[in-house]
Amino acid sequence: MTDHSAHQASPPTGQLQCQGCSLCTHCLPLGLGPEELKRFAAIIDRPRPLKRGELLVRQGTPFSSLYVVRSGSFKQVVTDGGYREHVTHFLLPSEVAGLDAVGEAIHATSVVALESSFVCELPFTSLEALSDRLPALRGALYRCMSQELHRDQRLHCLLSFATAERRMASFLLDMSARHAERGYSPFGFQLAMSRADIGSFLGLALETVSRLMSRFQRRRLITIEGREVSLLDLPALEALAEQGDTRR
Amino acid sequence: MTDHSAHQASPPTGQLQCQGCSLCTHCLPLGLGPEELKRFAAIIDRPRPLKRGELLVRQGTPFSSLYVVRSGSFKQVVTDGGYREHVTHFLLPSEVAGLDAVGEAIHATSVVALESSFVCELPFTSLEALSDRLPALRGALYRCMSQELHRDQRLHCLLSFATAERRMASFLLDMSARHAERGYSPFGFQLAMSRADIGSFLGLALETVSRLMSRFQRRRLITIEGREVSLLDLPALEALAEQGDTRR
DNA sequence: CGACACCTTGAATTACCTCAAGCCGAGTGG
DNA sequence: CCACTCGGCTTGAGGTAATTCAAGGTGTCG
Repeated sequence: MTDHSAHQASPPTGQLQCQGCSLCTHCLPLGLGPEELKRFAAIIDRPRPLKRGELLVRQGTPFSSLYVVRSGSFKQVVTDGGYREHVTHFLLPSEVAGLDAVGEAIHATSVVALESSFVCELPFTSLEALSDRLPALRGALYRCMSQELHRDQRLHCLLSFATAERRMASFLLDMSARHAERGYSPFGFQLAMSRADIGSFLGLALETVSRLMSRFQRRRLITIEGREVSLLDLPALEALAEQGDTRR
Repeated sequence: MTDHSAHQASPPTGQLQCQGCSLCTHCLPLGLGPEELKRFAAIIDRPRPLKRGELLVRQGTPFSSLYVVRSGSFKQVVTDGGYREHVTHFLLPSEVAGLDAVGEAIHATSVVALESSFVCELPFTSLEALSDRLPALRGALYRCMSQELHRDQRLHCLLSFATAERRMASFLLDMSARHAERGYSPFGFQLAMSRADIGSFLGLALETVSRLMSRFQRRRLITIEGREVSLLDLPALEALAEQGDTRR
């Protein structure tokens, strides 16, 4: 999914150039001037490639860095007290992993690559030192965190109010919008995650996810073939997502 | 609920003394030295009393301040696109309202008093200016935000994985723990919110909330009379909350 | 080729919802 | 003072959306 630059050569050791990065208009340092951007790029640590299934962050390990997804995608999972594993987020390029550990000593979630991916590592001490001198950067950091809070709140509404159909429609639209933000088509994309992951994220059984996909396809709202989705009728999906069949 | 200091005289105009406040060990400025605490107290703006039902923050209005609950309690609600109102959090003394708007221009949620309450207002510009000079304060702010992210994540797990019974048990235990943190009994407290509010928060119909309360009472796990709860069997509740009857 | 992970679809079950009725306490007004 | 309403709570009966259980299909990889 969204494999832009995934196949590019491993970036030069030492530094990444933010200027060259296709994500610069959406990434964390959004709003920095060219000179500031350069200083920001200078703190990026050893860019890391990860293969499908590899852990970027392991729950319970000490926090030291934030990570920006440069290419590929990730799922954020909590392994609940016992054994159950629960997906709390999916991360697309330019999104930031590790924010829930800022100000804490320990990561409360794991972050797992869903496909071959690259991340930019931002050591938090460097980031904080730099943001002392770049107010715009501090603002960007705050914004990232509060946006994540918003997202969680919308999710809370979705999970507690919405039928399975509505959850599914919202999920597809959310993915579509996030792809569109990054300059890709809102009408078609690859899902990097399994039906089980989607189910875990949306609070549905994986069978239900599968059935809903089929149902949507029968109604000509989407086509789906494996993990390749096309959204055929955005307005209808939006109608479903917004009021469609609210319970309660 | 938790009416400590609610009936005290309105604090002196101009400033609140954090030192005198019973919450100082849990509040945002946790970890500040006495001198730093004084500077922190100096930025607190016109302490506000609110009556039951009054809005502390209205969704859609510009962000300017954070608010710390000094006494009483609040619910945080999102009015969903259409008309439906959805409770996303309950706030107890020493907890901070408005964090989801830091770094944004506009509040995405409303905050409503559940009873007569007092808050300390922290103008964000002052807070930020001060935290430039007090690293401990900045850290505290980060910690608050990331803790809220954690809470949201636990909630996500609860809402998508748990049966109604488990949600209810978790809710009661969460309230109990938060009361205990503030020096009150973990075994008995007043619920300031209605059954409908609890249902909205937990993603259950209010009838279900009521039935569960009764069921728990029949099993001698709690007693409940109106909004006065006593937790009789914490271990059993914990068992329920942790694995009890997981679906999926 | 078999093993395995992933997905689809059907049938039966159930947890929770909706609808409905009734109770209680507080506030209001005749 | 009583009747009234109104909001909040409880409880029952019945319905249904989504689950669980189960079986079978497909693609990938060693």
